[in-house]
Amino acid sequence: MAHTIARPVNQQQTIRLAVIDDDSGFVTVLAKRTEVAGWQQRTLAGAIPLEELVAMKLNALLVDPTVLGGDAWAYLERVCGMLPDLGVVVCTGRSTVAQRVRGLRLGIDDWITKPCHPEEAIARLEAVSRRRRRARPQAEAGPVIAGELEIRADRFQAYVGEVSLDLTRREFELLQLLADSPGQVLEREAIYQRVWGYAMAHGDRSVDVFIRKLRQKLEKLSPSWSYIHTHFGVGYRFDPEPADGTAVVPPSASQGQSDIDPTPAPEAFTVA
Amino acid sequence: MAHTIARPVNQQQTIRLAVIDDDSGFVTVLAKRTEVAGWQQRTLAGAIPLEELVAMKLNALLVDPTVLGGDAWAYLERVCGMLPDLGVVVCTGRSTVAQRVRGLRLGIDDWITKPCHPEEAIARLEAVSRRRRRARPQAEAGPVIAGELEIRADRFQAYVGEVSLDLTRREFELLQLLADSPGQVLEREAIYQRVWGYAMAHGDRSVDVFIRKLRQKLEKLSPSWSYIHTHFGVGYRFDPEPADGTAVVPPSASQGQSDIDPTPAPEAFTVA
DNA sequence: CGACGTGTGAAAATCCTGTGAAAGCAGGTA
DNA sequence: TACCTGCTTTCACAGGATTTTCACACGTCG
Repeated sequence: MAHTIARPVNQQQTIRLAVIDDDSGFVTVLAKRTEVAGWQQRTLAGAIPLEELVAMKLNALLVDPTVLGGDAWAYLERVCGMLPDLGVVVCTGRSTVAQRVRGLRLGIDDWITKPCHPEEAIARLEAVSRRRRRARPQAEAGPVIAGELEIRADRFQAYVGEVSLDLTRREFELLQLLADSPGQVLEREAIYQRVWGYAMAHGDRSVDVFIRKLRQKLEKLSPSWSYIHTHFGVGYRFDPEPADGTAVVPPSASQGQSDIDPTPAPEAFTVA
Repeated sequence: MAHTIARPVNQQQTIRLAVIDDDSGFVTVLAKRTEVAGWQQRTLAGAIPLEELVAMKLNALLVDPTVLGGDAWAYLERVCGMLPDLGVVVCTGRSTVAQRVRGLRLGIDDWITKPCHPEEAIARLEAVSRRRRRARPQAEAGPVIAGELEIRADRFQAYVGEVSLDLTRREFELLQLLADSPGQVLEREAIYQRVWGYAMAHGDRSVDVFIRKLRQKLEKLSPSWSYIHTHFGVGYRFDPEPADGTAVVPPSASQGQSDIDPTPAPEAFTVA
């Protein structure tokens, strides 16, 4: 055996990135690129409480320590200690070897020097979270709750109460993808691209078929809720709501999206 | 090192490093420093067969691609694909952003530019191979009990009552891995990667074969329990349950991070 | 009222796993 | 060295499970 196969399967899982930097130009360019790549990016103004960072379930953090102020290193050390799965990349202007070594020893994963090309920053963030992900294979991953539904990534399965939905792998991945961005309308092409891993051929109905299967299984075990909504001409939206149609925006709105509101989903398109 | 640095003691494991570079001065200095740090370093003259690299059980690899010749990148890609746990750092002279991005995308973990301070190279190598924080080895001296099964890591063997299952080394390692995360579905690739130590080639059925052997031996001595469950299209799950199908292990949340609160998954993570 | 996008059921094509057995290896023995 | 022995890897095939494809009914939109 040995050699053979160059497996292209770069399972590009969506990366959650937070950026702490005040160079708005850089941040903007970065945001544009990461969005294309399907990452979820968020910009932070400065140091925020550790609990909030934890709650964000990030994969990667890009930070310019000067924005953090004087105790930047103490802060970053705590971050690294607290979140062993988080890839931390420091991006800074001029720096000495000693500083860099100290930073890396603290737990920083990579250190880039400004000015730096956004593409390289992205590549390094990617590399860093690739490594982090491998280090701890899906350890945490608390179950996601949506309506009566409980999605457990560690079991590749969803449950209503104790009963399994008996999802196949594809069904599960689709559900997981949808449930990962509740309230967001995802286009078919995007869904296909992310679940199947390659571009959707024109006229392919696979997504529709799997949506149907999901709906059937959901309906069977949780008939009083509707989870997946169709947006004509666009795609689908995951939003658990009781049968009577009352939208239940869970109090989870607590800290999630403080800055930008989650796409107010043009109700004109909504199909009950 | 004379001036000791307050480093997080958590991962003081000795690192096995291989260096592929012809800058003898640099290599020598590096060797001196790593030796003080207690690393095991080995210098290679150039590309060597993948099998040999695998056999070295390295943690980190520092390489100057110019020493590898023309197909350096193809080689490194294969190395990274084969050994996902190996930290690979490229150290090269002048390079373009595009080159660096390409390298990082191939699987390289970090890229340093010469001339570089050895201390920084070491810090980066360390950062790149910093991962297994779990002191698994003999920490849990107590035998693991699962159903009628008793797994004794100290003997590399499992028993039902006083009778040994007569597991071979691989069989035992596989069983131990599975039993280490009861209730979790482990993918074949992950299993292979952790038991065999390198990436699974496409189409390799070794895992299946060993699962069968395990099942046979388990069935023979503990016929009234079923331990290993298949998840179609995914992998296997270890979950001891009596023949009648009653699950015994309550869905205890993963015990991994005690500190991380099972936060109700604040899902809305808006794309900025 | 069309044109087009979506829901549906079922057949067809694929892929996945269990299995038995042969071939390849490494280590010990005569 | 030649041989034996137990372990690991590789192969080929059968039976199922899953995924894809198709044709058609139905809804939505302009």
